[in-house]
Amino acid sequence: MSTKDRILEEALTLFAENGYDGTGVEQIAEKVGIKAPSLYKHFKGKEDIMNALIDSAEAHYESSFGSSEHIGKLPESRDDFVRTTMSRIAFTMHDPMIRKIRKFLVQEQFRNDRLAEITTRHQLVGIQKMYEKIIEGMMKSGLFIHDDPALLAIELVSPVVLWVSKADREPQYEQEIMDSIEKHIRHFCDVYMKE
Amino acid sequence: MSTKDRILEEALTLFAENGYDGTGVEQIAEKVGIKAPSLYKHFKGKEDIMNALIDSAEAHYESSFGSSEHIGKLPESRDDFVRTTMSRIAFTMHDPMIRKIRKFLVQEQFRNDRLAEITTRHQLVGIQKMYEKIIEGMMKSGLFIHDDPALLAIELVSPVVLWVSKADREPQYEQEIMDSIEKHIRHFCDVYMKE
DNA sequence: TAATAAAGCTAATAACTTTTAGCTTTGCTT
DNA sequence: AAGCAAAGCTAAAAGTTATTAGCTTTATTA
Repeated sequence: MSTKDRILEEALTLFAENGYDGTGVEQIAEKVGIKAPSLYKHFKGKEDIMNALIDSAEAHYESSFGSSEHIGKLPESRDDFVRTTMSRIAFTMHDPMIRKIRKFLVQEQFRNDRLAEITTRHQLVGIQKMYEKIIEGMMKSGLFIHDDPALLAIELVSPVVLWVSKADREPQYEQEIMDSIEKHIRHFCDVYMKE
Repeated sequence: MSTKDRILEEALTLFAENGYDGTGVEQIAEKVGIKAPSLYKHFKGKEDIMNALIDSAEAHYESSFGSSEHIGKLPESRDDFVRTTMSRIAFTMHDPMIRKIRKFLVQEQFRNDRLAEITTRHQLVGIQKMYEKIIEGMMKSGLFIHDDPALLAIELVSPVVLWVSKADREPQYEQEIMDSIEKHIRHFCDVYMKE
């Protein structure tokens, strides 16, 4: 990996852990294995590192949730729906890159308008849009009762987002959190699935 | 108001806006109308200001959501439930003190275990516990269908928490957000209320 | 009113941070 | 192998920040 990419990688790790203002360029350089002034051969300054970081986070997000290809084929039963949803959540929760981006965004969301907008998009729009499509498809195939798919996606995703953010700050409760999430999803199926 | 309290007040405002690391003791002092070294007549240091701030935020929270007295009498109809819930949300969303505490916590939640625990309590436990009781009471009086009150409280409160946090970072969408929240609550009633 | 404690101020320290200047090494191209 | 650009280094400037020391003002109390 190029030094430029290594800088972004280590900067993200540190920003996620200690925030932008809590991280020094010297710390970033040290983790990369160079001296602080060498950073300036790759970036104009600290702010520039963060902006490049946001760009790369956007790209990573786009490739994870952007296109509808990532839906795969629609679940064909209640158990299938619970299983695929849980595994998607487990992945989102554990994937180191996604986790760091989440922790970074939540801390820096008030820094400027761009970060505010991205935070909303990641937290509220992204996975919800995806589940809107899944639920809509499953309504058509008769598994879900007929209702507004956008609203149902919100009901499904919101508690999950809050629990995942709890797991980010208190990882010791991860197991209980996963149990709560599964309970919620099964309850969601009880309410909105046919039979 | 005492200088000590004014320091806490202005510190909270600044921490909510720019984060702990993004705020200088000089800025706090300036807002209070004194010079930075005078702060040290009231607090041991910057960290000490934050700890006192957390204590006072805890007290404020406890007085707002701690006891069950704040529930008042149970809603007696669907419209009553929607109205009282919406007004509680509007208050939580707009009250300057609560808003600042929320913004402060969300930014500093990873700083230490205490802040992590408090953030969870404020975000997940607080209002949910309150609605658990309300919903339980309304189940007994026959307005809600019989189900697990804790689970229903989560379904009700989670989307609201996410929308309020969106309003914190993008206040320009406040009206749309309130509309979405009301839509969600009415949908919640459609699903879980009798008739 | 005199004595004393609380709360303010100025000046300065000490540590830290970001960034620049200028030099050296590394590695690629011709 | 010579030339050259990219990427590293050291040294240091320039700025900021939290905190301390010591003095002065304000307010309280006896």
